[in-house]
Amino acid sequence: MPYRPEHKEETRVRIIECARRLFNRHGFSEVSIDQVMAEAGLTRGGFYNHFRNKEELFCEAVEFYATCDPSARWDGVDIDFEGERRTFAAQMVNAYLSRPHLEDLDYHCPMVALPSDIARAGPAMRETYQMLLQGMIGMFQSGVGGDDEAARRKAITIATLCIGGMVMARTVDDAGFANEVRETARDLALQIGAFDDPASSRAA
Amino acid sequence: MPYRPEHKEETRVRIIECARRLFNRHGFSEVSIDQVMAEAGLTRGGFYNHFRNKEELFCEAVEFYATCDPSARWDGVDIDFEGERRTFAAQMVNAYLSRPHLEDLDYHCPMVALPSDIARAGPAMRETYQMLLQGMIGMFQSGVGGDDEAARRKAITIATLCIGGMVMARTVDDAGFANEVRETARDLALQIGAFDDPASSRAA
DNA sequence: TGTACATCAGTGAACGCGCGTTCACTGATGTAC
DNA sequence: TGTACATCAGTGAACGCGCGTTCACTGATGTAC
Repeated sequence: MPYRPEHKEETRVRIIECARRLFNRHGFSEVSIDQVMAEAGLTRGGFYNHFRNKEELFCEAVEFYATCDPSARWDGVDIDFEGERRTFAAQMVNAYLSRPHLEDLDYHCPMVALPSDIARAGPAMRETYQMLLQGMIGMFQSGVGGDDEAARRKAITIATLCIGGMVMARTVDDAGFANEVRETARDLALQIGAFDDPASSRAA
Repeated sequence: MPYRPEHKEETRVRIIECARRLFNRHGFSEVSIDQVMAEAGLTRGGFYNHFRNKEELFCEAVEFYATCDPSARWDGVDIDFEGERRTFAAQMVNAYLSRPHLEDLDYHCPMVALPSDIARAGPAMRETYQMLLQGMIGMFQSGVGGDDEAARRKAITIATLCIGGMVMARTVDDAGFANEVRETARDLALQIGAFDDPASSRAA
């Protein structure tokens, strides 16, 4: 048996991580398999030992984002993973709509970095994306508290403000305008979640 | 003088309109100059009589969207262009977050169809986009009424919900989920605008 | 411990193809006479 | 009214290039003896 059993899997993961970063920054069509493999310290030929085609890699790359250690993302943002759900959800809103997240092109959430690329991708990608999105909404809902319709609507609204605010802010050159959009979205998302004031539960 | 003076301009506009539709549906990188020219009933060689390069065409195409007759867009949506500003803004929210707009891939707002393509484009594109976005926010602000900070924040929030809701809905395969997101965003946007109830002006 | 071997992760040349762009040309057009 | 002409919008072959993908191979590796 040549190579350790884990060897191939480690290479595969390294390729996916490189692909994730390059796709995030430049988009699906703009990144070539050659570039990804070179970034991973490999040559193009080996690619098809690991993946059926480029789209499969794209799918794996987006899926991989969810498995990344979130404490490593958005450098400088404090998140207390041990805190209660409400606190955690509030911190996630703050982190998502933070300036570090806006500026860290390598670690943008895929929904922010790749919305139109994902919309044009195949069914496998759409399914992965939908899973990510439902996970995000579920997390906000557990932060809002409650499993009724109203809580779900609040969670959806918070997710919409997070994604919409970041998508808009990222596309704009004027840093002041970008901050205005980002902070407006953040403030309303926090207000709707009533994360600041546990007693209140109006809005949305 | 060969050809009528308007002849070239008409051809140029025809190319831009074809490009706008193809880009909207498939994205910047996925559409070739050959395809655009063929769609306009021309051959590739003539392209550079009209545009410096592909990116200039992309820019013109996005800009062109703003000049399209909005009453022709989102077929089946009623908009009263003669109504007062508040009514108009409310109708725009309804139209933007409507099912016809979600399903009409040819006439998606570019912010919905091309967010990541625009984010990766050059400065000229970013400027055009920013103009579109400020126009949208300004329209909502005049609908909300008031030129103070609070009115602007409301308008930004409404735009964020419009764009975020549509970007999310478009990326998802499950039609029920897409509608849930779209309608949740729409209801809150209308509520924040207080378009339903002119007396009220809370929220946001 | 040392060696011969089977495995298969990784190599790199090659494939056909379509891309953005250039350019010498062609031929439909409105004008001048 | 008819014809010769200058213009320039549009043509299509050609350019170099990089793409996704294939495939015969190579050589580093862990194992068997």
